[in-house]
Amino acid sequence: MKTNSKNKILIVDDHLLFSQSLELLIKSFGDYEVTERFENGKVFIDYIEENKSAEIDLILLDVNMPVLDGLSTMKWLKDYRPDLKVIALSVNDDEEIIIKMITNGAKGYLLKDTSPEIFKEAIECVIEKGFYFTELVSGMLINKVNSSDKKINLKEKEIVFIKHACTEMTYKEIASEMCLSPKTIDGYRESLFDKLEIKTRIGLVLYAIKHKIVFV
Amino acid sequence: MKTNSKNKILIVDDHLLFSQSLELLIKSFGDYEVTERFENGKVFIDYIEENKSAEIDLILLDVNMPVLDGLSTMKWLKDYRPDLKVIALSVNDDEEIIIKMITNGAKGYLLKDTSPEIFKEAIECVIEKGFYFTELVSGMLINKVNSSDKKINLKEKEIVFIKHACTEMTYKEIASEMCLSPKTIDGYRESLFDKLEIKTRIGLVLYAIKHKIVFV
DNA sequence: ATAAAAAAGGGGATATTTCCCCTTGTCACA
DNA sequence: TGTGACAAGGGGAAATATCCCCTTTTTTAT
Repeated sequence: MKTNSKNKILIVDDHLLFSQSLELLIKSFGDYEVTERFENGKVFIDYIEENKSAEIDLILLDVNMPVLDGLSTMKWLKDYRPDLKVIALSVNDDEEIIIKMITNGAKGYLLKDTSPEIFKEAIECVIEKGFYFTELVSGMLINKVNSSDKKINLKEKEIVFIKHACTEMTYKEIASEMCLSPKTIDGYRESLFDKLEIKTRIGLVLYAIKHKIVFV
Repeated sequence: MKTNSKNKILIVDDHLLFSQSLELLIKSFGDYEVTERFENGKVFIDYIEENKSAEIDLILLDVNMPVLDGLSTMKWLKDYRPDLKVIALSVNDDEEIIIKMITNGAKGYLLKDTSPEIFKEAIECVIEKGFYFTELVSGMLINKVNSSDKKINLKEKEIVFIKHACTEMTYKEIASEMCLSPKTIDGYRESLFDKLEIKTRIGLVLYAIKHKIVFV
């Protein structure tokens, strides 16, 4: 017989301490084994591509990782391996990212302060029923479908501009930094003020920080 | 015999999944046992106060926790139980907080993405030699002693002004809000730009957020 | 194929921010 | 009793930011 009866779980998490100890916890549940661990989305995807027929019952995917983050990895899986089941793990309960992970195919979303009991339940549930959502997440999903989500989608150049606007540079300096005319920058600014319903550069800075476009 | 020979470790971390699995990892090292786990500084301190003679060889203290955070807990330990050895654990490498944890008595500071090997080494080192610092942390310490940390102390009115400056109000509006002449506000602004070594209101906003004068 | 957006840029005006140098009164303190 | 620090306020100018209305070119969608 080629395979044993234990469910095969993969962990993708850059926190080595966490992923290694999580493996021990999972092993202690009895019915599961951790067959591989990866420290970011990149090396995980490399593995998936080179082992197309590997048996995988569940993937535990950290959201915050260097190199290739959880969301990007999730998007890749959605395109190339929608058959794989993923539970997203994260320390934060940012609605934006939770919704995105789920709309990109995550079957569950757990905060890292989840109790081991709930964690075990979630693993069992996803492997058996195909999904597991906590009240927190369900609440968000309901919220989302009920709210006219005029979602702001910022283009790459706008993001770059915003990052620069969150410094002490003048618009003229930003323009030369981005190799654009000051007037173009002025256009970006006006369009953003409009989109984000703000009136000043200060408002833009506050928005950027609140929405984690820039970090302080 | 009342005690066994294993080193007794306490874990203080709100991420149950992390702390429970960390316990398994520590157990796997062989020479250690985790005698208690706490989900925040408050319940940890309650325990310490009620069990003054408990044998404790090492405390693993998470920095980011609800109710009572790692730094506050560290300060309490400094005052009441400086004999206890602590390794701070955190996901971020913010210099500010690292320095504060160490100046308040932490014997080590590990990022949560530390490898289990280094982690084991750190535990052994702190219990035996009394301290363990990674290169990252040593670098910061050296940095700190070499830089004259002129600490800024802000007056109440300045704080109020800063809070207002972190909104979309103009200085004129701020002045009327604070019942002061716009020229006085201009004076506050200039004096702050000077003190904080910034050149624009954007810089002031970034400073305010970084130093938690305003929250986003 | 063509109309509608979007991206890049411009003119010109007004409001706000930033800067430098100044006056007046108050309060501590040596 | 003077002196120096400091809070409050001012004049005036230059630099920036904000606003509104415009053209050209490229993309996108139907």
